[in-house]
Amino acid sequence: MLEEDLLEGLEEKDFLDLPAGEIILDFHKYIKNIPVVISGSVKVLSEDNSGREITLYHIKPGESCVASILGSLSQTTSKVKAITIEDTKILMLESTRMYDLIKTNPKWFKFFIQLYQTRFEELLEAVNRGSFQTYEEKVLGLLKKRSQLLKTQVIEITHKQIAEEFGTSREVISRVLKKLEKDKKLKIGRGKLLLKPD
Amino acid sequence: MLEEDLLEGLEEKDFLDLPAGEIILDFHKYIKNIPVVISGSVKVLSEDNSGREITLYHIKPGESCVASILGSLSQTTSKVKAITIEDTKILMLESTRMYDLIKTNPKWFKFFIQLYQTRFEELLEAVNRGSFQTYEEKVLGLLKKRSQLLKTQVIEITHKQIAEEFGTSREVISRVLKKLEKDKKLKIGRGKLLLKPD
DNA sequence: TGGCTATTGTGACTATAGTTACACTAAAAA
DNA sequence: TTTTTAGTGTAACTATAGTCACAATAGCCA
Repeated sequence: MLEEDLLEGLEEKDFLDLPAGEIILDFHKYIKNIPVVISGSVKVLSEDNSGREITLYHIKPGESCVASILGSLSQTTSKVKAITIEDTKILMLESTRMYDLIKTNPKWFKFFIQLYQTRFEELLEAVNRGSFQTYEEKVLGLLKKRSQLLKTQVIEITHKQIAEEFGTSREVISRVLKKLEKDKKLKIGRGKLLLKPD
Repeated sequence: MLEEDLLEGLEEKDFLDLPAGEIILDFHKYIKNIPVVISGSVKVLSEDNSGREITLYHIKPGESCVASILGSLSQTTSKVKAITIEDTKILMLESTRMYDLIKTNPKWFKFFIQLYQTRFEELLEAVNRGSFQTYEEKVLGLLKKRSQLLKTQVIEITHKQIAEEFGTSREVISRVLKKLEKDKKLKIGRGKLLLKPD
C-alpha cells in the first residue's frame, strides 16, 4: 500500500525499531506523531467506559493509523490504543509534516484515501461482528483470517489471547473451541489450533 | 460543519428534495454521486450476511456521507445503505467533482477530514455498543441522545422502530422498556416514551 | 358505532454469554 | 528433577437475548 517512492527524502532518524508490546498510542492522550508501520504489526483497540478492551483491527506493513492522523489534525485526544504485537519498525512523522505531505503530494493523498477506505470497512466489520455474530462465528472468523494471512493451518494462539481479542473471558472461548472441535471445524492443541478445511 | 462559502459556484440543479424513506445509497451498488445533507436527516445502516440491518449513525444537516466519498474514490461498491428518515434536501455532487474539490480546495479537504473524524468516532461508539452494552443500556442511550437532540423529554417512537434501530425484535425491546419503566427510568406511552431525569 | 390495524403486553422456552470455582497437565524455570 | 507457571477442561449457575404464540387495547377511518 505504501509505495517505495513515498519514502524518498525522509530522514533515517524518523524510523523507530520497537519491541512487541510497545504502546504507540494510548487512550485520552494527545497525538503529536503519526506512525506508519514499515514491518511487523500493530493492533488497535477500543475501550468502553469500564475499561474493557476489544481489538478493532490490525495495522499491517505499509499502513498507518488513521485514528492518529484524525486525532492530530483535529487536536483531540485519542479514542483508541495502538500496541505492537511483534517487533515492529515504524516511521514516525510529525503530524504537521504528514498534513503537508497529504496536501501537496498526490501520492500521499491517494495513500491517505485508501487508508481511510480500508479502516472504514474494517470498522464496519467490527460493528457487524459485535452486533450479529456469536463467539463461535467470531472465533472461527479470526482463525480463518489469521490462517490466510500466515498461510498456515496451524495458528499459534492461546485461549486467553483470543478472549482478549474480543473482550471476553477465557472460559467462554474454551467452551466455544470445544464446540468447534466437536463439530470438526478444528483441532485443539496446547498454545495452537489446527484449522480444518470446510 | 459545511460552511456557506463551500457551496459557492455550485449550480442550483445539484439540489434535490427527497421525501422520508428514500434510499440514497444502497448495499453493493456503485457510487456515482456524493450526497451532502442540507436539511432533514439521513440514517446509515450496515447489514450482515443474512440481511439483518443496524443503524450506524445519522447524517445531520451540513454533513455528508464519508462511506460514499470513500466508495466512489476507490471505485468499490457501497458497504452501507443510506435512507432519509424525514423530508430531506440534498446536494448531489458528482464524485469526480468531489475528488477535485477535496484535492484542490483546502476548505473542502478540511471538511472531509472533520467529517471522517466524526464518523470514525461514531463508528467506534457503534462497535462499543455492540460489544459491551446490553439492550437496556443501548435503548436508554438512544433515548437520551434523541431527547438532547430534540430538546424534549417526550420521544415519539414505537417499540418496533427502536428494535429496527438495533436489528433485534420488538418483543425484546418491549421487555427492556418494561424493565426500564419498573426502574423508573422512563414512562411508556403509546407511540411515545417519557424520559425521566436521572 | 363498529371494525380494522398498529401497537403493546406477556408467558414460555431455548440459546448464548458472563461468572465463579476448582481440577488437571504440559512446559518452562529453578 | 522438582517446582512453578501457564494453559486448558468443565460443571453449575445466572443474565441476557432470540423466538413463538397469542392476548389486549388504543386510535383511526369507514
